[in-house]
Amino acid sequence: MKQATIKNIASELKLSASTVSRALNNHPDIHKETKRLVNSLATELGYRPNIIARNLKSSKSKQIGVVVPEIRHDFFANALSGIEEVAYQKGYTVILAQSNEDKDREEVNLNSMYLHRVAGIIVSISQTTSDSSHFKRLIDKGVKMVFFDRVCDDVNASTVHIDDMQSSYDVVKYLVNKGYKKIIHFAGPQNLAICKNRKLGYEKALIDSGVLYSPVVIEGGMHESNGYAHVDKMIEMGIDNCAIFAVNDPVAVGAVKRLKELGIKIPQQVGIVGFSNNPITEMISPQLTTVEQPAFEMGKRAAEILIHEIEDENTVIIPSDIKLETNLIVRESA
Amino acid sequence: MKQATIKNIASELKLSASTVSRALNNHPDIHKETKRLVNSLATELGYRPNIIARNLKSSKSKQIGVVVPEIRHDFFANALSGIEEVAYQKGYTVILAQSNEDKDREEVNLNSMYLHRVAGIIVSISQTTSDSSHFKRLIDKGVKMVFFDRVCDDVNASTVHIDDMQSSYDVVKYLVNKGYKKIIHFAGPQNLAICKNRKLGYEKALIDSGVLYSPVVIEGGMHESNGYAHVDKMIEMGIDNCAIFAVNDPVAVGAVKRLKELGIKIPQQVGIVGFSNNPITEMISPQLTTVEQPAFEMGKRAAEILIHEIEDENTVIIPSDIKLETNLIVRESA
DNA sequence: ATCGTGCCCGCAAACGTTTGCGGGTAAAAT
DNA sequence: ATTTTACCCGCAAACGTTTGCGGGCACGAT
Repeated sequence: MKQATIKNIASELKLSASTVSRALNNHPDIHKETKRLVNSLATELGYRPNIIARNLKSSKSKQIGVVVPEIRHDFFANALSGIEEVAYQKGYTVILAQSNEDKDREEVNLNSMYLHRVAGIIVSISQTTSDSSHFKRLIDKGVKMVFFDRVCDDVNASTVHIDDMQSSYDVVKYLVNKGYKKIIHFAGPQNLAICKNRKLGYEKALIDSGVLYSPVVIEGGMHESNGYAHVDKMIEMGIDNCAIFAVNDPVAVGAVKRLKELGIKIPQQVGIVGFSNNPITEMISPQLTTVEQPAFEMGKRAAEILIHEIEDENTVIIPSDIKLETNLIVRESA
Repeated sequence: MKQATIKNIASELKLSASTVSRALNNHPDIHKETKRLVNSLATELGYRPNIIARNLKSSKSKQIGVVVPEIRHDFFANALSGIEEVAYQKGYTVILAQSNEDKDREEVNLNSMYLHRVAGIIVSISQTTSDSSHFKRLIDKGVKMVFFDRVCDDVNASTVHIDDMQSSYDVVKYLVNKGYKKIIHFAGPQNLAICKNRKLGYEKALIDSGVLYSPVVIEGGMHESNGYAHVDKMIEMGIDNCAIFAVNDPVAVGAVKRLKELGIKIPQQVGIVGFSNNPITEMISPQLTTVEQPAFEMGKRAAEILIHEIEDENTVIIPSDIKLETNLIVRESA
């Protein structure tokens, strides 16, 4: 009933532990016949190397940590899937935690991963994270870290994200050209770089288009409920022939819900564009025009970069800053 | 730059490693003043216990493994979120893998978790898993295991799931009472217990209702594309005043797509009911009638049971079989 | 007969903890 | 002054591996 260990095998075969270890690892010093013996007994006993012991000895591990705000968000679930995929291919395991958009929990999780001596960590930061000292502390201790999507721009680490500013610039340009009289932005929390950049892209596009009104921004969270509530604030300003550019799909979906309740026609009276291309955007009526954001691909790239940095011990790593292409998907809502 | 270890602290303070260890663990044998010294130096040096070493020594770990078919499926993402939540509260970390509905990969992942000496594993089995020897092997080695949703009924382990048969029975009864002339079941792969049970519930409800036709089952996968394709097969049999009971929401959504393309009115000409209450069901038009399945709750319960079994070393564990309540959500589609 | 040369293998230390046991020192009891 | 007692601390082994080093043996070369 006991676990099969190298020691067991060794004493059974009247060999030393070292010899058994070497035999199992196919070391040239060991006689072919000995290897055969060891291997056959090992399989017979169902021997599995104890990775814990191996990691302790080598003070390395093949685990990567992932901290995301909320697993159940479609975007993160897809990114996570991409990460797992790459990790699996390269022989790494993934240890997972969610911050629930809470900075303290993010920090606790990060520390826990450090305790577990993960080889590296992939992070998408929480909405409530305003300073980055907890990241810096770990990086200083030599933990490899890669940020994706919600990146942290004031730490020295690789990042994988989209060009939020350019993407939202394109959206707004598209809306202007479509002839909407006024374009309103439902923005997210401005401490998140992605939200800030989307807002900047919105403003820049308006200026470059030479519109005669000043930008109209309603700021709030990134949930459906926020979009739902924003519509009412917007109504007060008059909505005739306006278009909404929402910071993400849930906000857009919430807005659609409220607009439909109010009997406002989309896209005739109000146009609307989301961000992320969640599967839901294709299913609602009207189908939502949105920006395709390669979640799975993003996860894959983040994992590839991290593993690359882990395995290139020798060379000095210069953080890479990957920008992935987005794609405006025009559907019915604008 | 070196990691702070117990040994470091010990030599710095001219103490033995044992004393430092005991001091950090607040052992009564150690003088208060000594503890103070040790603790202050520890915090100063940023000492973090090496969990790897601790696990090796105690041959325990506070990690639980999770293997699900596909992370990106809403149901699993939510369940995972529930698991992570409980794990976090109880001080466990989650190591995650997906099988991609592939039995071999499921097995590889399971073994990898065993190598990492996880304290227990939570599994929802893949579509292509037809035998359970790989589960049994690990359980025989003493690995605690809990199945959820897609459970494995021929192994001796705890399970958390819904009463699929009863739930689908209720759905079909509802449809019969609504007056639909014929009710057709879009079934899933029959090697999955959940699919088999949903089909059984469908058949039993028809019999108990005394309908005059024999059950009509179209079997296939569990993806949107399957539902889409099934509609065409169904059309050949005549669809007038039929209702579709789909094995899950994606299949139902696929069917809706195809029905709309064909200009068939829902629910006037064809009614349709899904299963799971994915968020998407509320957003599409017509809104989908479906069965609410408590994904997050299911993950939580699974994690609770697993951790309970892990921590009750002494008592002999008798596998529990938890059935969670479902809820028929009536919307527009039937 | 001696030396060198491969070929196999074992010794022992190490990774960072934890822990049973035993030992030392001081103050308190005899 | 001696024994007890309580209080503090260290020794060493252990968890399961890996690995540098050294050593024994048989063989062919000298």
